[in-house]
Amino acid sequence: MAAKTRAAPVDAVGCCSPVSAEMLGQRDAELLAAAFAALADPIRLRLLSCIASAEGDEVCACDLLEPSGRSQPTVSHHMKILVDAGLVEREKRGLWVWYRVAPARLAALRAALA
Amino acid sequence: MAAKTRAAPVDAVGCCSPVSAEMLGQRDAELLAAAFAALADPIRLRLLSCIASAEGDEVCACDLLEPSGRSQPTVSHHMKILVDAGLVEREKRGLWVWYRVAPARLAALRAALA
DNA sequence: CAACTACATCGACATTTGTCAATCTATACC
DNA sequence: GGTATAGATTGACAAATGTCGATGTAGTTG
Repeated sequence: MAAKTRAAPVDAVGCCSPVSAEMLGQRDAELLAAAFAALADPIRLRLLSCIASAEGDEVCACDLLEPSGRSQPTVSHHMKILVDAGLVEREKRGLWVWYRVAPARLAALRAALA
Repeated sequence: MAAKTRAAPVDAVGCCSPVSAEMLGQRDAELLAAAFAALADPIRLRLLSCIASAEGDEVCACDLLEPSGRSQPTVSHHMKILVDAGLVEREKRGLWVWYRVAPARLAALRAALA
């Protein structure tokens, strides 16, 4: 700690108040960052909003293609990212795949922004 | 809208319930995504947490170097991203730069996750 | 079993991102 | 003015990301 250079000759207002010991841990920061990264894409946000506002609280994957304006592989890729981030739940029923938002995960992210 | 293929011959459970008309707009999605992208990096999250937990609610840039473990240009780069995203406010006082979190912006992001 | 359908995975590519060394700019001290 | 310091900007580069066409896989229908 004391290794701080502090060579500044300026006595104006003074800098470098002791930095708080409370900082997000490395591991926690990585987990949080991964979650926010999943939200850091306009397409994924629109997909998420599409699911969140669906009646019955779930949406079939096929219904996500047209509104997103992206190819099927691209949408599948984005959905995988959302699912891996824990923001969306995936359930295969017969030939189709249905998605639901995971409210607990969203709440956790909200809490992290407090 | 009616252009939906709907060629599925399967009568099982039926897919493709009408997708809700309420979806995040393109422009809004881009703005939100940009904000989340600013949070999608462990270093930036730690910098933010460092500032948020500082006594006096502000931190000098020089105090962010050591805890972040990154070079001065890199920290400057990350802080610019946080400032541009509106998450942090920047104020130059004399030779130093002080940062404060912008609570309103954080609250707006929290609201977007509701 | 054969044909079909919904979705996932792969391969390739252009774009974006995080990083640092070197340099520049602005402010403060003498 | 000359020198020193805090922070920003530039240039370069490796790594990660978004995208699509082609192909693979699991389930359904006949």
